Amino acid sequence: MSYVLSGKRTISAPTRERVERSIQQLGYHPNAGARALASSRSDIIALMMPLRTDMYVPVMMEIAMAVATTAREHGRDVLLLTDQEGPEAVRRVIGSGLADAMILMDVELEDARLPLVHESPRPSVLIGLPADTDGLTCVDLDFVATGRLCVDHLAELGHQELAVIGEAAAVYERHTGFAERTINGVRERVAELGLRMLHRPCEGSFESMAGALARIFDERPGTTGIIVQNESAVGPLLSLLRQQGRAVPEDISVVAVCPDQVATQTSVALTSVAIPAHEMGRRAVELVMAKLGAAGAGRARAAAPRETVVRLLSPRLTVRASTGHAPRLVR
Amino acid sequence: MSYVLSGKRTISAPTRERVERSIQQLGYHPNAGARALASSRSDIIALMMPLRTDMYVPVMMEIAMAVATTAREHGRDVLLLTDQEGPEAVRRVIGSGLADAMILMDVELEDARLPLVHESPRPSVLIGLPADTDGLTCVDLDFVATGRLCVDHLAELGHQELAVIGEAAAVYERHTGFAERTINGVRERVAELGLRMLHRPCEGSFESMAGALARIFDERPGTTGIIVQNESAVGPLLSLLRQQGRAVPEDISVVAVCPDQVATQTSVALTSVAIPAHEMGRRAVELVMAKLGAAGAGRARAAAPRETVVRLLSPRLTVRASTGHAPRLVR
DNA sequence: CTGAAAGCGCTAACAG
DNA sequence: CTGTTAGCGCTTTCAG
Repeated sequence: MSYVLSGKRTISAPTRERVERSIQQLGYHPNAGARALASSRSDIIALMMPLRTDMYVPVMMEIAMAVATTAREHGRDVLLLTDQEGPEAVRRVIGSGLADAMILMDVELEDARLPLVHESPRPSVLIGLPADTDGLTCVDLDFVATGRLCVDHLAELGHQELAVIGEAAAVYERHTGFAERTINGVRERVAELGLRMLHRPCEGSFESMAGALARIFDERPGTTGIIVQNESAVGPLLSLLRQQGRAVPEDISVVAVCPDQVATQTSVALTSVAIPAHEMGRRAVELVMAKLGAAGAGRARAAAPRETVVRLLSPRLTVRASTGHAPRLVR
Repeated sequence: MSYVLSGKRTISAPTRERVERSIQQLGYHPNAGARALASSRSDIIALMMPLRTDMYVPVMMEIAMAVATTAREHGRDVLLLTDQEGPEAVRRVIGSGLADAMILMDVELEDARLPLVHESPRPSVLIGLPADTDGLTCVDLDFVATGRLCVDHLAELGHQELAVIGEAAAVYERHTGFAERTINGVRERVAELGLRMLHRPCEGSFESMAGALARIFDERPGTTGIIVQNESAVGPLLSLLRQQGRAVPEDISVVAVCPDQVATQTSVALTSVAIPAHEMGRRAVELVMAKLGAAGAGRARAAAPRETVVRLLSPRLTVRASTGHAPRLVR
């Protein structure tokens, strides 16, 4: 029991002073490896990010940063993993004791990492919702509520015919869940309010957006409200609408689901539902810490109680310049 | 010398088989802490990222991903640090033996972390160039050459009056170096070729861009070539030019310094010099590995030879749809 | 309240 | 080529 003992034992003032002076003088740094070996905790949290850099990059980045800073506030470090290594990375990192816990980003509905998470002796937290959340701890934005919220806002302004411009088709095929959930929320609320809607996936490119818009106004010329959930489509959308002589918000109202930074940097500041990336990262770490604490509390470190925790963050809509009253029906 | 011994010793077939079978059966995982303690290497590389999420986010992300995947290919893991902890993070991580080496991103001209890097007993690699590179190992895009390259391209097309739309003023004030270096390259080449140029910083917003453009065409109505170095300004720039009735590339040619993804997602595909984020990350790891190897080679692990290595990546310009011959002087 | 001692699971050096 | 052994620097338990 050499030194300061991290306050686990009561220490008298003189001893503590003596020790702390020596620490200063010798430039002492406790050795991480030795500490990990003796205590069987590394004080490291692994964060597994998607390698794919084609979607929501700023959001991913912000989550990672929030995880890193929050972890440090709790005295933990973060190990950065990518999914290129495959699901086995979970076993490698946990099995070797390199990390005490894991945070998984970009969780898919049937995620290949889930079996490993279930058999892992260490706590994990998912950012995103898989199909079956049983026994898991998850954080995510409540995308169903997000969809409903967007519809509510447009409905209050008198819009009756809506269109959703979603993520690229590939995103839906990958079953990432969040895209579908938003659409479901929109559908529900549209049905409840007796409105009409159309849904078109869209890549980030101008061509793709041009196509999507053409099909929308072709099938439903009366469309006056658009909900976009696709960061990179926002710029093209606004440019094209302007090019087509459709004024925002006089002719068309636009609600985006995107980070605030994107919403405020466009030509017309966008009414939007923010993606609370920072809070998602922070919450994930806090849930991890809670689970780590709980594990230690159990006398003989009983197997974790296999609790299911799903923390859905409530969406918040910020009204900016891109939404307004529906134009009067001229006819 | 219990097991497979990672091939440091020659092992006979039968023994190896026996051992490997046991490993499989028992689901054995070498303990990271113990290994680190015994070998005094953690096989972890620390990566320190800027917390600031206002600039070049996709580039930062891509670098981080490249570092993570390349590190894994070399059997190393990556510890994610942010600069919120301050420069002391370097000492903490290296001093405790948590990491064997460091990669620092977003290096400023007079970076506060440099003194700690110099006194650190472990190798570091910087991504970016500080003012004084003596004794350091750095990787970066050759921004001076980038500036020259942009000018060359426009000059070949007959453009005589150029304008550079740069990063936000704050970036220059922070002395990150790369912004200045690009401008220097542009200035040099403009002078050599007897052209004229203007330089205006610019935030990412429409308003800021509108202001910058107004001042440019006000002072130099004959400007026909624009060089943009500011990801988030690209969208606004193109929109505003179109709005003002200036056709790209017929009236105005635009060369961007930005990731390829940005260059290809705009309304007019941009002629651009790519920021080789992936390669920067990969090279950084390779330099780290080389230094780690070199350190081990020295008999008594002699203090590193304090070598200076500055690896500047050559810029490559891709011609796309945004540049063309300068319009004939009508007069 | 504080000293002493026993490992944690590995690597590296030493004998065979 | 292979078995044995001595620590690596901490945390934790056991005596005082």
